Amino acid sequence: MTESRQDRKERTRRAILDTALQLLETESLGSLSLRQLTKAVGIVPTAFYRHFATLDELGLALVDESFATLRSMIREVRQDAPAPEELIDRSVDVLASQLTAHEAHFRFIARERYGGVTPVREAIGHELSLFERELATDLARMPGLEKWGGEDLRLLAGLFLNLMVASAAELVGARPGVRKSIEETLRRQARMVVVGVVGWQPLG
Amino acid sequence: MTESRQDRKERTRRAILDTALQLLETESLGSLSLRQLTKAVGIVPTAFYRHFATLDELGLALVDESFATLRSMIREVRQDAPAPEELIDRSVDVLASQLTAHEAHFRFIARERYGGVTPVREAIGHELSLFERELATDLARMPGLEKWGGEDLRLLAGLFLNLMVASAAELVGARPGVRKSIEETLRRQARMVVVGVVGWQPLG
DNA sequence: CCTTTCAGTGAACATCCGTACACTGAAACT
DNA sequence: AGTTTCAGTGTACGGATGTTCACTGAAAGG
Repeated sequence: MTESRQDRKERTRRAILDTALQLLETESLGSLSLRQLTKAVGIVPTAFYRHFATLDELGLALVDESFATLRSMIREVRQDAPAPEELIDRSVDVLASQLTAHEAHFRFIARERYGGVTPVREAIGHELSLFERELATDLARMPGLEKWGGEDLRLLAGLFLNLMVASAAELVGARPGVRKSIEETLRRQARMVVVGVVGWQPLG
Repeated sequence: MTESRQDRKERTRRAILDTALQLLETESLGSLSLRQLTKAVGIVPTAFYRHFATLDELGLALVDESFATLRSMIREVRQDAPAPEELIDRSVDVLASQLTAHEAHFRFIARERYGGVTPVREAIGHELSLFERELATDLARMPGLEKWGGEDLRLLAGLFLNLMVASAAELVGARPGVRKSIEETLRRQARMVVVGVVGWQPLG
């Protein structure tokens, strides 16, 4: 019934993270102020320091959280191991559903990836390159790619990752109505990467 | 010898734009303050209003300027009409040199494309979609693509544009030493888009 | 030559900012 | 039961913020 002290602390911490994500819908981390944030959370400004030493540290915590979402996404694709020919469709479906469920995380990554807060920008860059490597090892198991070198796999993973991040950023900013067409564009672009310009059948 | 009144005004306006671009190296538009900017320019805060009604308007002027740079870039590629097989290398060379000359413009586009200032973000999105269409009509003239439909051309243009913007953003944040390798990655990824995963020769 | 225009000035304002400090009160520990 | 820990409070500060207003002085125009 009663709430333990660390439970309560954790709850406040979550409230700070969630409120920040909510405020970052309309602004960027660099322009977020401590007072504005704590007022929205419902605590006094100084209480913030019980949880984070600085706003940058809050940003880094949000990076961790956001990439946890991203990783759970590929895990979901990986676990029901779709056949190669439906892998693209399956991946896009998962992306779309995860994006709806965790829109704020995707927006955060897109907005701060090249944003004005250096440590956060660098942390996102680092996480993305880890993610790219992870994706590359997944791709290495695909039929037809077994004898590709690490370098080539990295190129391809980068290509797909770029496509994914760009589309996610697009989806995040789009009205729900046009989402389907952005999804469709992503699907077809991914297929174009697979068969190449030279193998593409126009009027598809 | 003497300076006309509008010359002087134009000079101050340029100083504001240039100083803003310089300050935006370390922060984003949303966190740029009027007083900080005008102090760096060397004018009094209120003098800013003689040139722009608001900071957002300054941002929109920077969007215009930055895309003028981008357009001059494809114009440069277009005018010496390289052969199809060397088009990728030529384009990457131009991108690299333009990026060195106008680093601040590329950084601005990358940083504010999904940044926290709505009107600027939307203006960049609009300009990018115009740019994509422009690129698509260029591609339509390429051998092998003559009978592609507008939709397919748009897909391909989007693919290349994404690749270009992502690489530019990467290059802008990179130490000069690693630039060459980012360029090389871009070259090879662009080639991979052309021949496709299925046509790619690994160990290349 | 006299008047108008207008880019830039300088003071004043109310408001927000981050942070320091001493505090409270209840949970946790002994 | 008594003591310690510590998440959250409340006040107070010096400084930065955007915007207002009346101003200056030199270029432009008559």
